[in-house]
Amino acid sequence: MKNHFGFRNWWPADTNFEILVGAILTQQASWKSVERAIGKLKEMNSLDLDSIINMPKERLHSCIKETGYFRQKADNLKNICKSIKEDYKSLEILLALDDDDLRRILLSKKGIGNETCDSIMLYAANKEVFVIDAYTKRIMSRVFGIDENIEYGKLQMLIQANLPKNLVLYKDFHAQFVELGKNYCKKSIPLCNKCPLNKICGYNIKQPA
DNA sequence: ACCCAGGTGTTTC
DNA sequence: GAAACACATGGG
Repeated sequence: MKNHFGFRNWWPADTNFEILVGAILTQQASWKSVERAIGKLKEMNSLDLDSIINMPKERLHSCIKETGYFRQKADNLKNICKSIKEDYKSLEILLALDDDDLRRILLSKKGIGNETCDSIMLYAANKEVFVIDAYTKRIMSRVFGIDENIEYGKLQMLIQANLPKNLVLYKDFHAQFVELGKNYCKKSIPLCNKCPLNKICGYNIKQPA
């Protein structure tokens, strides 16, 4: 995949806070719309903890509307920012916690599920956790015959058990899955025969106990 | 008109 | 547990 798409290392963002906001906004939304929404926040110089906390809800709605579920996302974002501010003062202090504590705190917030949590851990906190998304599940299902309804944690363990534990590799590999999914493994279309993964179809994956 | 997008939380069997 | 549903907009 790297030969095909090139090295990705992905999640373009200027700050960790931008990654946090992007991770929430991109839920069930196209990245294009997320970029525009974040652009609007940047334009009004409001892409930071305090600005989101203090911004009138209607203003935040208008910024993130096109990413969908905008009322939920606005409420969740504000609550998450507020609790980070109250409990840790800054996002960086939260991100500096050890893996288990960080995961526990993130998952306890409404609006942060497995994928959002792991995206923040991998791309903002630089923790070695592999992010599972819909593309990953679909590709593992279509190419390797894994049950597409597999539990998040099970597929995560399966992949992590078969991949060298390396931060840069994890970041790049997740990005490769997304690129592959967008281009060759769409939902209602059979696996494209030009899919670069076809070359290694049948590769013997180690199953977890 | 229909399906989909870098999901999550709640309710119901 | 898992299945069904609400959440909402924009692009193909």
